[in-house]
Amino acid sequence: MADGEAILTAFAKRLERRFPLTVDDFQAIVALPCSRREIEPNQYLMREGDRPKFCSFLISGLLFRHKIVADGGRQIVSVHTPGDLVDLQNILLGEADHNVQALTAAGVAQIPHELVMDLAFSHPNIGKALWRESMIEASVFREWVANVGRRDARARTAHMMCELATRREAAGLGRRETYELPMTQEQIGDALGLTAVHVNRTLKSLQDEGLIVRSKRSVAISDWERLRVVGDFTSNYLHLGRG
Amino acid sequence: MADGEAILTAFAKRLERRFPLTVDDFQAIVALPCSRREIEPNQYLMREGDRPKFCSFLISGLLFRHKIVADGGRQIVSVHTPGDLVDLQNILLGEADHNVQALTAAGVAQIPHELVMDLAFSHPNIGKALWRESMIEASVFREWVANVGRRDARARTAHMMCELATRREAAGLGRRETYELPMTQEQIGDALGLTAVHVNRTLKSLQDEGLIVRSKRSVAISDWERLRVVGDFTSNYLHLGRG
DNA sequence: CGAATCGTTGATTCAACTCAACGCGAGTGG
DNA sequence: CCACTCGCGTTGAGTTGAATCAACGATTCG
Repeated sequence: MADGEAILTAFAKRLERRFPLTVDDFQAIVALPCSRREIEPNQYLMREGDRPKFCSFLISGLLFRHKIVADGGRQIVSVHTPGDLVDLQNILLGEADHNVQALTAAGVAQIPHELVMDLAFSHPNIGKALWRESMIEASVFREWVANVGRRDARARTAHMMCELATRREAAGLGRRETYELPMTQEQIGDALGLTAVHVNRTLKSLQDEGLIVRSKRSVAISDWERLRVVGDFTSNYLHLGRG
Repeated sequence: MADGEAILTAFAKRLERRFPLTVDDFQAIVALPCSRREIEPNQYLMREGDRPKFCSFLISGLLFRHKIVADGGRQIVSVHTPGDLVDLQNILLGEADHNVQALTAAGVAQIPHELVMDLAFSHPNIGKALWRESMIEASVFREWVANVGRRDARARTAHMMCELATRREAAGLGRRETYELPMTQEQIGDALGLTAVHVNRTLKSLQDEGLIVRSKRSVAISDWERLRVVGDFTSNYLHLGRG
């Protein structure tokens, strides 16, 4: 575990953004054991019904979480960028209620549930950071309910572009104006409750109006402010500050 | 605070369903100070942008939480029945990202944030129960994303009927087969991402097929199993067991 | 009794879906 | 090296589920 320390330091810094940590808290995190795991594109990290024993911290690549409904339709409920904790909820929930799958090749660090739990209660700042992390995630889900429930295809799509850009930037992964998104149009549709065909048309219309620029499997935001307005996006629900 | 003890006992029992508590945990909860507050129908308990200082435990009546989007549309993101903790997330999030409003006349018990937080870390079982509570809530949000994103009006409506019935029953508020729901069709629409007119037609079609029976402002489930199938409902995401 | 709110129903429109065809680049194997 | 497939993006034509618009009925309440 040569680079384990670097990974755990990144993990500690992420938590530090959620709640102030002491030097002691930092040291306790860096002392955790963790095993690195590489995942291929489309591979499942977790399936509905599983009882995972580890918590996964995303190091590189993108993951997404999704549910399957009766008619075979798929709904993506979140997209994860490096620095995210992917399955914190299973610390306390037991049986997984959805799937986690790789969007691209990805690397995760896995930490045993019981160690994360022990840390949360032996070091309250860490506990608060982790709890806050899961509450922010819940806030994002609420916004997604509103997004698919009450915005049309244009606004919905613009909103997701803004959210992903903002989260990437907040995670220190580059400026929001030029980020790229390696999702297929079908995957974007499954995240937005639209069909791939309609996503294609919607993206085209956003491009024709000069809000975004597309190339292959990526999207770059060319007019942030107008995209933000079209997507009815404000970052308050991401709770990027410390409260 | 004559009946404060009874209320706090109910609160403790609710948490006990989420994670096993000791006698000491119970006593610590019952020793909390709490102030009761009565709310009129449609009154706001919290608004987006507020910084609440209390945690609200719903004693009687129904509350709902919602977001407003750019075009004025409203999306209800959850409906609360007695026994629910309505704004636990603001313990750690600071600024509210949505509104909480009364559906009917309601009574809540309010407990200061800092006392709930202290209890969570001085009594880890209580902390785990509270954390688990917020993770279950997040799971319900995920299911709602899938519901509004990938199910048609019939399934969506049936699903919500099943969920509310199941949660009511799990909270000990009566059998799921005969529960009643005092929401207007407009409110149901705002929870499902539909218009009131279409909710009216959808409910009518569910009734015509013998799945539900409507009277005034309420709905009774007459064929649970078929409604469950139509709504693609399973209770796994409610995590009713202890994990 | 009148006003307000909510539920009901019909007619019409529209946003998004479905179906289908074709383009295009990346592999891949003969 | 080319032909082939495969996955994905693109575009058009036609359909449909849900929205919109509008009117009217039922119930409650001051």
